[in-house]
Amino acid sequence: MLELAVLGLLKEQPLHGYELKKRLGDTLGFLWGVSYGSLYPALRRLERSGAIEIVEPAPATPIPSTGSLTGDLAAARLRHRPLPGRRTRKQYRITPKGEATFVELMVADGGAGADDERTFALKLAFCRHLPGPERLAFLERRRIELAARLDRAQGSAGGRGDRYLRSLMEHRTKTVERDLEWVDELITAERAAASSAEPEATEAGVA
Amino acid sequence: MLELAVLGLLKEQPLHGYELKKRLGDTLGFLWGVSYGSLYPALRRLERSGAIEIVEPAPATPIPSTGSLTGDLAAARLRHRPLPGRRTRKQYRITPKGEATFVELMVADGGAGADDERTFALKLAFCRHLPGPERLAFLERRRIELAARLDRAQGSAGGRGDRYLRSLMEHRTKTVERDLEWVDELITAERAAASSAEPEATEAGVA
DNA sequence: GTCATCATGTAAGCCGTTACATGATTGC
DNA sequence: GCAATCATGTAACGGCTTACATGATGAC
Repeated sequence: MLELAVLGLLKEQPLHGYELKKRLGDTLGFLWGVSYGSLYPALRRLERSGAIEIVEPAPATPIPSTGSLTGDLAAARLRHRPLPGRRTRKQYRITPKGEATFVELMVADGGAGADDERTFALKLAFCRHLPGPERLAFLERRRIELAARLDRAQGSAGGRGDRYLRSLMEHRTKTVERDLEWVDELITAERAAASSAEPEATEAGVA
Repeated sequence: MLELAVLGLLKEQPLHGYELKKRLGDTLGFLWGVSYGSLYPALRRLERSGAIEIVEPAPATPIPSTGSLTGDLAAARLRHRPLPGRRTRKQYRITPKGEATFVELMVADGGAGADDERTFALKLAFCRHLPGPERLAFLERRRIELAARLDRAQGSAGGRGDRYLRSLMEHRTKTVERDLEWVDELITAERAAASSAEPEATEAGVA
């Protein structure tokens, strides 16, 4: 999960851990607050597995642009430091392998119902990086999961329990219904977009 | 959390681990699936801390009723076994200390926003065991928490992010608004019940 | 006597947390 | 030089999961 978020953010531009944490709490903060204690180990894991790599601060050569405006600025601020001894910032960049890992994590089903709300929200926040058909499939999996949940909820809808429990169950059922409607809207929009655009235009149009 | 659920169920009647797990997945299943690997250690912890105790199957004396119909039945099924050697079922009962722990856990705030949805749902499912004023206070704390969350959500409502992220934020805001309305209804009902009944009638009316 | 189910438990691991320790840069 | 803040990391722990191991009971 954390790794998915990291890869998703690094897809947009190279970043170092501290900045990564800020973004996580900033743009995704309403659904996630990560701590350093999990972020840095996660970065190490990702680096060891080859999904991300450290951006060398261009030792002596002129300036090989990273293609990223803010990335270049950060590198410029960093450049005057001659010896990146031990404790300096480490800029990370996603590798091709990391791109593959990202898609894997996005598509991974995680078994039946194992996907919690947060996972779905996170995936949705990054699903623009998914090819059109996979994106649609992702939304449809969610639809199925929600429909199943609604079924179960309505099945056990009988007035069991006291009024608090009943109110809770009723409210949750309504919430699932609304989630389902929402996903349906997303799916409809997705289908409309898919049919109005050339198939290969989906990813290029965003990046 | 798990401990709260266990204590809440044991308040109604003595149960053994296996049965406890069934109930957890049965009446509370739509919000929780516990595994033995966490349930049994939790029972041990609760027993060691004195919050629950094992119901002895009445070694030789006639039959001291536990006051619980199903509890007595279970004890009767168990009675013909002469030597409760090592591997038999252990019926647990909540102690006065456990009752206190239960209220503590129910009232515990857990800091700012730390209360996740599940925790609230679980507490609500058991809040009938809370004295009236504490129950109202519990709902009002939830109200405040939701209002704060709504404020934050509306504050960062600007069109940041792509359309998926925006749709997600919008949907979450709506969900929080509905949760807030729901809690308001619960609070209203609570106040009405409190003013129409004698103060000391709240707990007795349910048990 | 053997199979299904009831029943209790342990071990390892996952995925996160908090608290702590430390180093580097910048502004004054 | 000193404080604020940027930046990276480790250690210990929390609470849960899965997988595994085992024992007891009842039905046939």
